[in-house]
Amino acid sequence: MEDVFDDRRDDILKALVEEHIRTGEPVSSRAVLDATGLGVSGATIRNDLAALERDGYAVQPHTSAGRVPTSKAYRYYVDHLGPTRLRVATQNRIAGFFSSVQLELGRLLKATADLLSEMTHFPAVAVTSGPIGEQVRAFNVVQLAANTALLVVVTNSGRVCQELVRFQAPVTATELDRVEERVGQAVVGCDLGAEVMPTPSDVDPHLRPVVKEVVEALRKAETRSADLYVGGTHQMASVWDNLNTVQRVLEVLEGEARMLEILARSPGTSIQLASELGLAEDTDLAVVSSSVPGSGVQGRVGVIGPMRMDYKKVISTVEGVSRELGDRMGS
Amino acid sequence: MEDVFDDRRDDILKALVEEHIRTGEPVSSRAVLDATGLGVSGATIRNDLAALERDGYAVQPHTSAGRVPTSKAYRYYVDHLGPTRLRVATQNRIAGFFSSVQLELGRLLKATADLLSEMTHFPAVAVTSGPIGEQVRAFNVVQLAANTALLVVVTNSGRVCQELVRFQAPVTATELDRVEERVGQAVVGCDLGAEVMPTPSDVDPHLRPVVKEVVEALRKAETRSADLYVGGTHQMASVWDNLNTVQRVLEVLEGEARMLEILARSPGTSIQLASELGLAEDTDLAVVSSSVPGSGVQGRVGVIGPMRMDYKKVISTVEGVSRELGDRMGS
DNA sequence: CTTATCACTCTCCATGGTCGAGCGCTAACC
DNA sequence: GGTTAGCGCTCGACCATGGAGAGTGATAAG
Repeated sequence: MEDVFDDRRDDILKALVEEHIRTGEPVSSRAVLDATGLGVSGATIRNDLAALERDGYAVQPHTSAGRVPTSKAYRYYVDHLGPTRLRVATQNRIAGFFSSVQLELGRLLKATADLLSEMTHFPAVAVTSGPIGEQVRAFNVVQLAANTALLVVVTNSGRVCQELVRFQAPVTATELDRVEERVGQAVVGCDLGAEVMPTPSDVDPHLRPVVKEVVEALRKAETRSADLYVGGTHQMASVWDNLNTVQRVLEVLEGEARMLEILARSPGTSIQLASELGLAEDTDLAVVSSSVPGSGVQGRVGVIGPMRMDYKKVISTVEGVSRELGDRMGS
Repeated sequence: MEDVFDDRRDDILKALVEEHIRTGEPVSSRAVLDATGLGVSGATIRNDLAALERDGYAVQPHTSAGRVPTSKAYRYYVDHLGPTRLRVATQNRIAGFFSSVQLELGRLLKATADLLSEMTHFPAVAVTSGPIGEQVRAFNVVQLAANTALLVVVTNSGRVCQELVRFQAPVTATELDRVEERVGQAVVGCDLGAEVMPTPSDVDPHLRPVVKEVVEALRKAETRSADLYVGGTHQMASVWDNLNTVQRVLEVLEGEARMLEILARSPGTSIQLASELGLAEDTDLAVVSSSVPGSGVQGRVGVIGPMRMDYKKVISTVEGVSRELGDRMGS
């Protein structure tokens, strides 16, 4: 599967991708020549390009047009990117943002997505993921009506989970208070997602169903404990010139489950291309995301842009924002 | 300002708008003739159309093309719409949705926006607005770090407000508990937005600054207590055929403040056109929204679509969803 | 394996001509 | 006065044509 390249092939592939990123046009042998500074003739380049095409790294829109790199070429390119460095000015801007912003988790992540979007000019996302490693800090049951209540759980990272509980039979305020206290004792301080007391024995028998319903709701709240924040969607109109692609991107961003799955991948920084996300091969889309380091919440931030983006810049920005966000949340 | 029309002018204007809604093309005198069933000749229609153009109700893309209605024409048209009636099947679908859905306020509104979007095929929004008429049901201060805490307020309608508090000096857990209890006593059961106790006299003097900071945060939480939920943005790609318009719509949807302002208008149902929202006159955009009736939260739901939409259908759907949502929240 | 050369292919764009839709105008009509 | 019939005019949509330019692939020689 893995094709082996000599140095020149490698240079040419790199130039092909970079020129295409720069211009958006099919890349001619001449352009590759100028970009690489290779001391060979156009014909040689053309031979190599033809070989690359045979191997699936490039296509021609038509005979006698230049080459356009395929996803495979982009994949190779990003896999062989050198290390990236964040420009100091950019770094400062990010640090400035996080030192001045004063928001609770949800709004902080939304603001982070907005920042990332503004800096990269692509739509951006931020998520908190999974209940791993979080502890319950506060637990409340708030009665809304005779037979409905709202469960509110706050974790040590500042995440607030809500869940509606509907009781089979009406419950009085005092009864509910007792249930709240009893369940609260059991869960506050514990890990989120830990097994909650199986049998509440020391409670009025006729309140047992209520406790059970509350505990069930709590478990439900825990399982769906991942929030997605999206920012800068309006950037799309200048990023893609094609309504179909815009629609696909909007669908991805709106499909919360799908987006969370995309972002649930490996720790560290990852680059995923449309074809690797189960999208149509020809969808011009790449997701660059990075996990937020640090003790607390498992989170991830990223951007969603076209395949032809300035990866070095974007990667360093995403990682920079991610790092600073981690520092911020750790404090 | 208000032009006076005889019956025929009125019919023609109505036909002009409806034909344009139907086809999206400039409307010819012939098309008006067929649509109205008026027993007059084309020349007469043309005279009237020319008059309408003079009065600013229509424009020609070029000499010898049909007429396209202007915003002014649409405004006139929607102001003179007859009463709308919801189809029974649609009504049932809405009722079915609300009787089966089991979510807390935030997710309920998100789901409502999604429903509305799916039914109308336009992007949809739902908001809770202002603190008017809401009472505080629960009040919590959750410590996140030595000098930071999270304020969580739950209202009787099930809305959860959060606000981060950063203290000047570190605070111990027991101290914070006392502050929580003290402030809680003062605000639970009171109207949200009511003046909160000006001077806490019966509290340790060295805790006073902490109380003050908590109260300040509480007030801040109250003032920004309006949440915006958006659904079905991916519909945009099939609604508008123009990236610029899509971008403008995305900007409107993302500009939370702007969107809330748009939706903060008069009670009942309203239709607002781009030109009336401070957007470029030529932006093809209309917002149909309706306030959620009922005792509880002041809310509003709506859709954002092109000017040429089937207003009767959309209005009845928006109102239907709004009504059912009101019923649901009232219970 | 690399290079120079050349014919070939394909897109892009400007040109020009035809067609038809749909208007405005004018003069006649009720 | 409002309404009508008729006619000429205008303009965009569509299509075929052809030339220019870009860039390739192939071939044959170094």
